[in-house]
Formats: sequence, C-alpha cells, structure tokens
Amino acid sequence: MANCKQCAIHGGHAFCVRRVPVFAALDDKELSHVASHIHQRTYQKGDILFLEGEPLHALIIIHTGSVKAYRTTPDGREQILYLFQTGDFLGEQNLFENHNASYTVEALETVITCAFSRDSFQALLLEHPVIAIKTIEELSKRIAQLENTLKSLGVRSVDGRIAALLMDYAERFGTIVPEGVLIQLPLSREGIANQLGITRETVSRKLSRMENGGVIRTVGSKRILILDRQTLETTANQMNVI
Amino acid sequence: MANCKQCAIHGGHAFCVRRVPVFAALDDKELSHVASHIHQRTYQKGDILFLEGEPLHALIIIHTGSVKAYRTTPDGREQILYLFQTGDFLGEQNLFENHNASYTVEALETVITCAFSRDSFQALLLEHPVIAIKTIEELSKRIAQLENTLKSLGVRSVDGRIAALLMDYAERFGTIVPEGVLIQLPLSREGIANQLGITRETVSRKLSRMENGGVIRTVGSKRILILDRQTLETTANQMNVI
DNA sequence: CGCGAGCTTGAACATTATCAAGGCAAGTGG
DNA sequence: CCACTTGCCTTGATAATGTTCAAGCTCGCG
Repeated sequence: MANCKQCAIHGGHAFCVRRVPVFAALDDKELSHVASHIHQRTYQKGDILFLEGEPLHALIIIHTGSVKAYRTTPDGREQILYLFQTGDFLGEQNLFENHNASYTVEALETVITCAFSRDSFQALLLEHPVIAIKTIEELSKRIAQLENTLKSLGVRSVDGRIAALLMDYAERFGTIVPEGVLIQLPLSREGIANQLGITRETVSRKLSRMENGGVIRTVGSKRILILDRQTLETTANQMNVI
Repeated sequence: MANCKQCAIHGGHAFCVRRVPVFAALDDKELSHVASHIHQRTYQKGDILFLEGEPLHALIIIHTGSVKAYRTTPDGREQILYLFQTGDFLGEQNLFENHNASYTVEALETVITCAFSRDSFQALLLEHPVIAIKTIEELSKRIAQLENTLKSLGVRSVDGRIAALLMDYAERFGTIVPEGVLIQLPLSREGIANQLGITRETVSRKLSRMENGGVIRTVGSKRILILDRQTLETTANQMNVI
C-alpha cells in the first residue's frame, strides 16, 4: 500500500485522521489542526513498534496493516492480547499517567502508523468533549472485547476456544467464497496457540480433527476455509467439557 | 453501614458522589448538581442488581459493599469477570449505545448503590471535559486489569493462577497481622473456581497443598492467612507447567 | 530441485475434571 | 443445650484432556 498518498495529496495527514473513528466527528478545520500534530512511520513485518515496559508518550494509530500486542512470561511464552488493524489505536493507557507500555507490539506485515504526542491529545480532549466521548466509547468496546476473550479463556473448552477464534477471524480476516468463508490467517499455529493459551501441537490436532469432521478445510497453512459455519458456532458456544 | 448518613446530613448525595474518583475534580456547586440526579438503592446479599442481557440506562456506583459481575454459559457455569467494591462504577458500556448489560451483577453482601441516568451523565461529560478524562483514566485502568487477568488465565499454570488470585485478594481484602496478611475471602471456593476457570475441587486441593507447604493457613473457610508471601509471589510468576 | 521453517502426528506422561463419599460448621427447632 | 439439618468444603479414585518430547512431513522459497 502506498505511503499515505492521500495525505500527500491533501497536504497533510487529514486523511489519516479521518480513518480513525475517534476523530470522525471533527470538521475539516479541526481535522487539519489535529493532522498537523501527527508523525508518520513505517514498519516492516517483524519490527517491534514498542516493547513492554518502555515509556510511551504517544497515541499510535494504525493507518495501514496489522500488529499483534502481547506480553511475555519469564519462560519466554507470549500471551497475545490483541490483534490491531487499520483504524485501531493503541497506547491509550499512557496518555494520562506515566505508565509504561503494558505489552509489546509487533508488526505482522508492513505497517504505517500515525503517532500523536500525549500533550496534543490531552489538549484536544479538553477542547473537544466529543472526542472524549468517542474515546470512551472505543474503550468501552475494547473492554467488551476483552470480557469476551476472558470468558472464552475461562470457561470454554479448548475446542470451543478454537471455534470461537475461527468465528472471530472469519469476521475480521475472512472473505466470502462460494464454498463458505475463506480466512487469511494473521498468525502462525504458534501464534494462535499463544492467543488461546495452549500449545501449537494442540492447535494442529484440533484443526486436523475439524478438517476430518468436514467443518473446515485448510488451504496451505496460511488459509482456512470454513465449510460448516453452523457446527462451528455450536462448538463455540459449547460449555466446558460437554 | 448506615444508609448514607452523610448524604442525609448534607441534604443530598454529595458525599456519595465525592467517593467516586471520577467526580473528584468537581467543586461543591457542581457536586451538588451532580448529586441531585442520583437515585439510591439498597440490596441484600444474593440480590441481583441486573441481569446479563437486560437493557440498562444508568451508570451505577457502588457506594457501600461489594458485588460480583459474571457471565453464564449454556451449561450454567459462570465466569466471574470482576469484583467491584466501594467507589467502583459499572454500566459504562451502556452509556452511549443501546447495548444491553454484558454481565449479571450480584450483591455479595449488603450493598448501597447510587444510580445515574444515562442522559444526565452524557450531559455532564459534555459540560465537564475533566470528568470525561477521568472516566477515560478509569476505563484504562480497568483495561489494564483485564489484560492482567487475561494473561493470567492464558499463560499461568493453575498453581500460578491461584497464587496470583491470593496476591490480588491480599491487596484488596487483606489486613496486616503479626503473622502475615489475613484475607477475608469475598467468595466461596466455588466462586474462586469460577473466577479462575477451574473446579471447586481443584481449588480445595491446591489450597490444601499450599497449607501443607506452610505458605498459607486457612482460618475457618472464609479467611486465609498468608504466611509466606515470597513463595506465593514466586508461584504467581511461575510459567506454564515448568 | 533441495533446503528449512513451520506444521503434523505419535506415545508416554502430567494434570485436571468428574463422580462419589464423607466431614465440618453454622443455624434451627425441640 | 443438644440432636438435626443444610450448605459448603475436603478427599479419594478414575477417566478425560492437554502437554511434552521426538520424529517425520509439507509447503514455499531460493
């Protein structure tokens, strides 16, 4: 994807800003004011945007691409907390207090970010309560999502977790094809395992079983085709061990 | 605890409001304005404040007591998402969109709440950006807490989860005594199990083992004395199955 | 075509859930 | 004041499930 061609055309980062739901309510003048405070940056796949524990003084908006946010345990395992995509923002915890980043963020592909200093954002909030409200809405959504994940990890059987993950991926990374929904996987098996808190072997085994059962079909190792959405949904709602 | 004696004394719910961090920045006049929009209510242990799926048009502040918030699975298991205490608020997801409650909330003891209609709160946010910023801070904190829990459920061994839970309880429900920290447990074994996504039997067994190891001592069934905080901390940071 | 990373599969092992029985403690009614 | 009852907690035995370790395979790429 081009390096924010639209921004270049419009003589700033207005287009960039427009993409972010939080700023949707602004008029053109305000928008370009906001845009003037933005710094853009590009990362390649595997690049670290920032590390858990680092001080962070900016709000970062994903302009293009996707990233994973994770925490690392003493033994090197990682727990993936989020997959962020175009339009998502991160770093909001660090906007008010001097907290350090609570997770590491890594690019899953080529990523363009728009960063925003803490001071600019705070000033903006005080001037535009509407943005504050939008921000609260976004945070509420994120909380709802976390609560879902939490319930999933806590009470769903492993089969259920995988099914729920596939349903989620289908919505976010899937395209509809004649036979069902084709998912372009954002993560490796190990990544999926790290998201679900299980091992990569278990992911392999469960997916194999699903394929044998005719629920999905793997296409290479980076794509999965959902054939039987109904069964998947049932499995996702399944309780813990029958 | 008395039914908001202070509020009665001050001729309103100003005292009530003062307790909530979000409103801390208001001056007296604003405070009493806010207070005039509040409705108070009392619940007994076991009472349901609201049910998952119900429409909810208010922000609810816990004035006195504690509650648990949980979701139920098709088979009747519950996953406890939060324990809220004095000063915490809930229902923020419902302030902007017409979402229904995403969890059930139940009183763990006698609870007094202060409720706030959605409209009043929205108006307040638009008038007082400071409150909006405070709200964003609170939400950020909650997100940080959820991320912690998530990591805990995802990557920590069961022993680690229990240790982490005890550490958390120690901070929130513990008092320092000569021998260590005495925790007044807010939940039964089953409740703890529902918070950690395991069974009550496993909780019993793990606690017994910890007691045999001299790490804790159970005092009746509703209190636990932490004797060896060091070991507990180590266990909490433990990785998944060594 | 060959190489290597990532994926799959198998077998033994460890852990937790389930099912079942018994114990303890607090509250009740005689 | 004591037996009784009820709810919760503990413990044991067995079965289900996931992890670990190890080996082989596949896909995608140079």
